[in-house]
Amino acid sequence: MAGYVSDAVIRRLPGYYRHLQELEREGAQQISSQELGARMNLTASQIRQDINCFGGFGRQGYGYSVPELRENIGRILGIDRIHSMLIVGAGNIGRAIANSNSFEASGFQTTAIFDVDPQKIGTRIGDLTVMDMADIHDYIADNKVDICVLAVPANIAQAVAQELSSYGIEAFWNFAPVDLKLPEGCVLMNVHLEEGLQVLSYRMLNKRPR
Amino acid sequence: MAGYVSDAVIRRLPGYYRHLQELEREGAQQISSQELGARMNLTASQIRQDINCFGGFGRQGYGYSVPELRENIGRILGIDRIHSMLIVGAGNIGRAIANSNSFEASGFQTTAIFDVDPQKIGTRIGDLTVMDMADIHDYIADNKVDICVLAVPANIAQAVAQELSSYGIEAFWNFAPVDLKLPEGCVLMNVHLEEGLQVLSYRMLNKRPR
DNA sequence: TAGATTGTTAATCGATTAACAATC
DNA sequence: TAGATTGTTAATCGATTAACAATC
Repeated sequence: MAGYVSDAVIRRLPGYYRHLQELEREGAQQISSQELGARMNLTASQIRQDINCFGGFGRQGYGYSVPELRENIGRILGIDRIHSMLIVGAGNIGRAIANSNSFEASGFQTTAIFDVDPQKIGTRIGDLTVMDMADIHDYIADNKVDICVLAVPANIAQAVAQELSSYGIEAFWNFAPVDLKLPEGCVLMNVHLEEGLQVLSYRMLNKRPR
Repeated sequence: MAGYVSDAVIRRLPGYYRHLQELEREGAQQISSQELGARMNLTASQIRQDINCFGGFGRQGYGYSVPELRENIGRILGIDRIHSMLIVGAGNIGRAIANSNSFEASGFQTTAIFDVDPQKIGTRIGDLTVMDMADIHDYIADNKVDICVLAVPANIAQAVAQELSSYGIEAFWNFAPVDLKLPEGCVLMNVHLEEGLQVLSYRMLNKRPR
């Protein structure tokens, strides 16, 4: 079934997943595109179109099975498995992610954290010890690493990404405010926090008077 | 000039701003839509369309003045002023933002941080002291607060947002994985970190083989 | 069966790209 | 002036919405 699916659709999948999870917790067995749309502020039509990019998960006259649809979307997203993450940079963001257990809870496990700062190397963050960036090549050679989290200063992010991809890393979760150039075959998700704040600032300035 | 401008355009503005800042640092005086496009992976046409939503900042035959365009976009975004931020929740994310100086550097100053946990209240984070959530109403009454950062658990985020908006807060930077319902006149920027990670997972699974 | 709701095609809407006249 | 590049209109492309036949 699923050929090419547009990015717009993919970016909505986690929202579906989250709402279906909530519904499941509430004990809902079944939901129609109508109801789900009302809940998520989407049209029923869009929901049916989105879901049908991946096949017919619904039943006419009934709607969708909540647990079944949740599971299917989870599988489509690839979050039905464990991903191991290595964090580069033990600054504010790196520490926050390492300490958080919400990613862990959804299968994204932080397995190591690296830094160049001798002051930080050897210190504990949760149940990890900050490792020396000089040892990262060996670490990657010896351990399964699915995703590298780039939590380093902007001016070195490109160089770090390049180094890591030369060690075979192919997925990056980038928090540095730069547009990385990565080799063919790599995948990237940017989290440009400052940019979100700037868009928020625009909205504050341009909201229509109530 | 600027009537309604689509969200797609607004979300590109911070990228323009960042690249123009870099160009300014590199000493560039002038840039054409062609060159900027090559740098940002956008078409020259799109850049000209975007910029012209806000008026003619360029000169035919020359291009755009780098400092002038940067300044104009900054003004459009409303980042030519100081915004004061209050953080609710002194967990991993709250602390990371409070400690970070990168937001500070671009005019988003954290002026207070609140929590309900007696263990956290009174502790220091950077040069702030964690305050008691019970005192937040008084604090907001006495101090200018432009933006509230919601760094609280998902299950209480809606209630906290509601409380804060009843105190007059109108802008929220939300890190909780929920879709907040806010009163008319409020503006919101979500940072759903887990969702980004899930999209990354999808991309890992579906990248075409090289 | 009748009612409900999907899957899917067609229509609409909006965003991006192309083209080119205006002009620095 | 000639060359370059914008501002802006028109064409294209893609995404969302509407409609409805299929079917549970």
